[in-house]
Amino acid sequence: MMSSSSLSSSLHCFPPPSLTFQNLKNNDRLIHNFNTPLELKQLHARLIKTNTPLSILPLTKVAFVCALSPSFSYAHQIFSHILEIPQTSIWNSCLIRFAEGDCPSNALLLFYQMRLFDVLPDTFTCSFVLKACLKLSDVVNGKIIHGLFQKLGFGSNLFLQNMILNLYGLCGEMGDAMLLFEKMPQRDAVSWNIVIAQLVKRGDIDGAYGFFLRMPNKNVRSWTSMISGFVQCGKPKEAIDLFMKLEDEAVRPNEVTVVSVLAACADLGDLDLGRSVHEYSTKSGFERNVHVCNTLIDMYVKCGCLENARRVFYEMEERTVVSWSAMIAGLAMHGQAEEALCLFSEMIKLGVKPNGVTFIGLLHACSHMGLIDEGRRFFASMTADYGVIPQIEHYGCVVDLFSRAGLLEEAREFILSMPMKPNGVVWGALLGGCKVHKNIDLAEEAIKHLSELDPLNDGYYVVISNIYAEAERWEDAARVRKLMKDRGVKKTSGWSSITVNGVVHEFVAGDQTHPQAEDICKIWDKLLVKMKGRGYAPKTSVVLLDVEEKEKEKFLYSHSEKLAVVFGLMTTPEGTPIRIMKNLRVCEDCHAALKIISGIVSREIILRDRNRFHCFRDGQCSCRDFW
DNA sequence: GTAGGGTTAG
Repeated sequence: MMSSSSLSSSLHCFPPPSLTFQNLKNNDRLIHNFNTPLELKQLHARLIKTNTPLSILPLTKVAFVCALSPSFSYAHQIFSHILEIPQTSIWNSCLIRFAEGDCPSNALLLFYQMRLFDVLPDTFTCSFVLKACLKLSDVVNGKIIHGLFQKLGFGSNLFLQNMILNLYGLCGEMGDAMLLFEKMPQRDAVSWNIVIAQLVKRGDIDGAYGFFLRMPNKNVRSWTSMISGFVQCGKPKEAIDLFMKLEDEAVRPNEVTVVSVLAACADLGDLDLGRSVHEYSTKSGFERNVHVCNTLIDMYVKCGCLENARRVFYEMEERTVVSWSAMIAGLAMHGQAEEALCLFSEMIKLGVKPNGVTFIGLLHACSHMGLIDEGRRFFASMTADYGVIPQIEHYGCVVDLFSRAGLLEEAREFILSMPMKPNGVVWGALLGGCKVHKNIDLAEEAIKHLSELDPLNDGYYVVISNIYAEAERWEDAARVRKLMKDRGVKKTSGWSSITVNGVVHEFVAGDQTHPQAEDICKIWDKLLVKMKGRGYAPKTSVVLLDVEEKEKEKFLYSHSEKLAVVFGLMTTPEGTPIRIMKNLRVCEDCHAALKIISGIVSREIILRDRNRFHCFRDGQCSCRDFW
């Protein structure tokens, strides 16, 4: 091989003695040895002197080197000497390079050069320029290209119409997009899929579904767009229903479909479906796909199977920052802070660059386990060592970290020092800490901000009214409840669910509507005797009503998570874990009760609440009572 | 040589 220094020295002894056509052809590097128009001109001169045909020049590179300079005309001349046909294709290959590169506007510049020199655009030219417009969200130039290709006679080219359709949609010109779609003489699956995806992006899930239903020949992308659309719009149940309908079609789910439906399983905690989609993925060879594995990790994490999530993670052939972040966040959610921190060190050792999401997982890990100093260090180091600028979510995590640990004043100072306006999540984190650590004054300060920032969120009113009730300030509690009523804010009622043999059973507090309600009651009574024998004392202070003790106990015993657990004990095989989901945070009394129950029945009880997982085993909880 | 769907947080 010729080193660059020997190459340049051979250029200095000009003309090289053996620069013949044959030698040039054999010496590919020499022919490529130009990076500026000037160097090209020198090479050109040599070719003429040695009587070598210009056609051996790498034409695409010639175009690229001259594309955006006054030398355009020079390259243009070279091509005219070589080619009898139009030189469009050479410039096209240049265009796509620009369009796909870091500076797509260069494609536009080149395109206007081409127009200036009367190089005739073909459909590929237009599509590459449109690609650049798409990357730049440049609908103005897009419209110019649209007009141009219509003039050039490509107006009915489906490919180009689809690109324009996508561009209009992406730039928010939905009116133009729909007009174009309606006027299109023919449409293919791509046209329909573009409209569906655009409507999904705008949050118009019903509109998207309307198009989906009208669409004649749906392909796997149509189904996948719709399924992922439902997931993105917070309708995982609809996503799963649609996935089930896919079974009757002659369309096979692919990796992307699997990712979308697994995300829905994660949201719903649907472990059964998640497992069977995993099996399908294994059979189909999808486990080589890093997206699929990342979503499998998340699915298993959110379905309470940390062990399976770990297995997927460790068996992955390659991992991205998303895989690491998903696993770290998962460990945090399950209270395995030490392991999460270890994983982070390992990730850094392997040279994977953490992103903002990685740090959210880490900060969660710290705040769920009260690791205050570690949390502080991570927050400082994310900018200092990794160049990740903290977003409001990170500030929220730190406020949560301080507040849970009882450092309420420090949390407040931290909020006041934030470089951006604190949002509801931030003040809400402080409020949560005030409830645990019984600080009414700070809670009142937090609620003042919250009633402005997030006036329709029922959770905050409930917390402050509970804080008052716990302090037996019944009048204040009542005042908050009235405020809620005046503002039309409804309290979200708590529910817990358990899946048995594929059927989801949902319970709300005091629920007597379940067909087996009577049996549940009987079993609970028996269990209660054993629980009291092991020191369970109903924590009636959790009941925030001004009623008799006995009444309070009755309320406690009918909490939805207790009903769900008892139902699980009745209907699932001995020794198997019981998995419960709750829409709100677990109450203190239920937490104490489930710990004791797990010891009595020797069963693992895995509870996913709004915030995190609690895994009860042998009378203990994985959260170590810090939550 | 060209167009449409995907993952971690919240």
